Amino acid sequence: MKLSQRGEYALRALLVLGMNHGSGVVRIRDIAQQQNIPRRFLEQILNDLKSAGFVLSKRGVAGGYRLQRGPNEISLADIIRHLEGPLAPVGCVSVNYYQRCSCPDEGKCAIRSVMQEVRDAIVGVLEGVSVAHLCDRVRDLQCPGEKVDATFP
Amino acid sequence: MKLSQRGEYALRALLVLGMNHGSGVVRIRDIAQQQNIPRRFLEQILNDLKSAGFVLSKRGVAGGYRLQRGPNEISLADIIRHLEGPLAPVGCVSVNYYQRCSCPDEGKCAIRSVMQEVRDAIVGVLEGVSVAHLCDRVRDLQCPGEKVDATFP
DNA sequence: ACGATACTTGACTAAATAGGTCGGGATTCT
DNA sequence: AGAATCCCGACCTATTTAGTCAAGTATCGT
Repeated sequence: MKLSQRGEYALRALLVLGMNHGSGVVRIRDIAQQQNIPRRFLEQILNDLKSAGFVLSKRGVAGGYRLQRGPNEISLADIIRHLEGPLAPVGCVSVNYYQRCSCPDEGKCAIRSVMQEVRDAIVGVLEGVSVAHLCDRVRDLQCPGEKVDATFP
Repeated sequence: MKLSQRGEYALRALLVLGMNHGSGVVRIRDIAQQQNIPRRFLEQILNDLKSAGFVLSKRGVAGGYRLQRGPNEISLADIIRHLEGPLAPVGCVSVNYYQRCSCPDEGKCAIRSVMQEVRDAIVGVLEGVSVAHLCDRVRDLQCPGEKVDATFP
């Protein structure tokens, strides 16, 4: 799996929307500025995310975007699959984008068996992380001195 | 990490050379036929593998290729890194091909921290598999009824 | 109603990458 | 010498990537 520029922008945009979930819509321009993404390009990307059902849009003066589902219902695996296609390094081990390869017997292909493990490793990470998790990480990383058990100071 | 056709061909070729390690050289044409790889393209690939130090060649009538080092000294990670560049999904988490990305502070980038995990997962698999391992798998997969403990029948 | 603001849609472009092909040269064995 | 084999650089076409742009449509505040 290789993340393109487009894919990275999309994740960053979704992260922003995740952070603002529940407080109305966010304008393209704001996302673009905050994340340093070319505005026109981001328009295209958000449009794509919209038709894929990840986000909703509102037009007009107070318009903008917001997440369609809850941040914890969107896994990075889903997002990246939609943006970049297969997570697997080769088509013949992809579950969602399977493509037969040229080796005579897939069941006996040693390379395939390794790539299968790679795929499982990638998917294992990406299925386990949602936009909500991403937001949590942002908060964790922003506050270096944070103490989880600091209920009694 | 995405494996290109070229990369897959290279792995298949190295696998053949691994299987024939110790029994002289193998001709391009034989590899190409056996693995169904366009011959001219394979020439190019083997040439590349040669200048990278993975294989040696012998010219002339009884010429061909063989592995330069032992099959257990060549990991898939090394090979793929040379052929495809970074194993990591984004440059900013690549150890061997690091490239700074556009986010303000890498240390606080949530996406990066996830991609770091993905990279580690990929590398974990690929570093652990050598050409020798690949050959073992071929043998295992070829003999379905094989019993490891069949010392006393 | 109207203008400003924002999203929408589709076309367009330049540069890079992928997946090859080709011709001819250099070595080596017999 | 001649055949077999690798060697090397140039070349080609199609696809993908990373954007840009113009004109259109919906919405809100006044």
